[in-house]
Amino acid sequence: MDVFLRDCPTRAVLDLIAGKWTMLVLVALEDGRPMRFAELRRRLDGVTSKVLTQTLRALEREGLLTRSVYPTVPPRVEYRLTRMGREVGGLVQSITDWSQANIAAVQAAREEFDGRSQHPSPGSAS
Amino acid sequence: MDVFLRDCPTRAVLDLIAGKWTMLVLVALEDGRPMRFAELRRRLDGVTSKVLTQTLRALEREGLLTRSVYPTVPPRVEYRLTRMGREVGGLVQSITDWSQANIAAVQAAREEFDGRSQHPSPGSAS
DNA sequence: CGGTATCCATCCCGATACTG
DNA sequence: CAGTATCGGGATGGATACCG
Repeated sequence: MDVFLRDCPTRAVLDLIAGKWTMLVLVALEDGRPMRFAELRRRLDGVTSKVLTQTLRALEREGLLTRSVYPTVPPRVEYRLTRMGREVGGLVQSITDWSQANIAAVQAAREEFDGRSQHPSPGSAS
Repeated sequence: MDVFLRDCPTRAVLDLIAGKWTMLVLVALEDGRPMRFAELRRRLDGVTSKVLTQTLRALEREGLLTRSVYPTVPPRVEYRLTRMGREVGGLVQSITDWSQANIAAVQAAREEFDGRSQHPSPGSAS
């Protein structure tokens, strides 16, 4: 049982989270409140129906969320995290929280790194 | 400052973490012990030199790790997390820990989901 | 409303070979 | 040892159109 091994099943969980929208879905639903499809799509700025569906299906398959269909007209579909999903969601949220708190330092590091990359040689300037 | 917005800079951090090998690098270095290039490559089963280099450069650029070159023969290069890197590394590790603890339940959910997908109709079985 | 179907760009990643 | 160079494939994600 070692995440670092190529075929360790735990890697599948990391691969799932690595999806472009997965973390945002988990955070959006982390408070336990169910959300409808269109509501999620509006919240996740830039996501398309197709990709959102793929993301939700993948999370449902891993047992992290449930999909409830109410056969009304118009149809109503709600998504909510399972207990496992809320656990992972909380952990992911701590990462997004960190990002928001430290984004300035990250951006500063980025600019300094990019600046250094341009120097042909440090002593050549006047 | 909203991660859900398409152009929010905090999204860059999520995109970084979404890299296939990023989380594993962070976990490998999370205890603060520096590691050499070859040591990391051995630890991350399946990674190639090129991709490992890309991953490390990206993390360095965001200010999450430092690269130290000792001009000896043969060359010695050490990577270690910065304070910010250790912070994120700790959060990421909590996710890998969760994966290891819950992988059985995840696999069970996966099999049940895949099973259900095959039923043409639930009542047709003998 | 809540999706699918189809097509397509892209880009990440991997294999291989080579260098200081 | 610690990379870089080059090439290429395959999956992921996006745009558009359409359906129950």
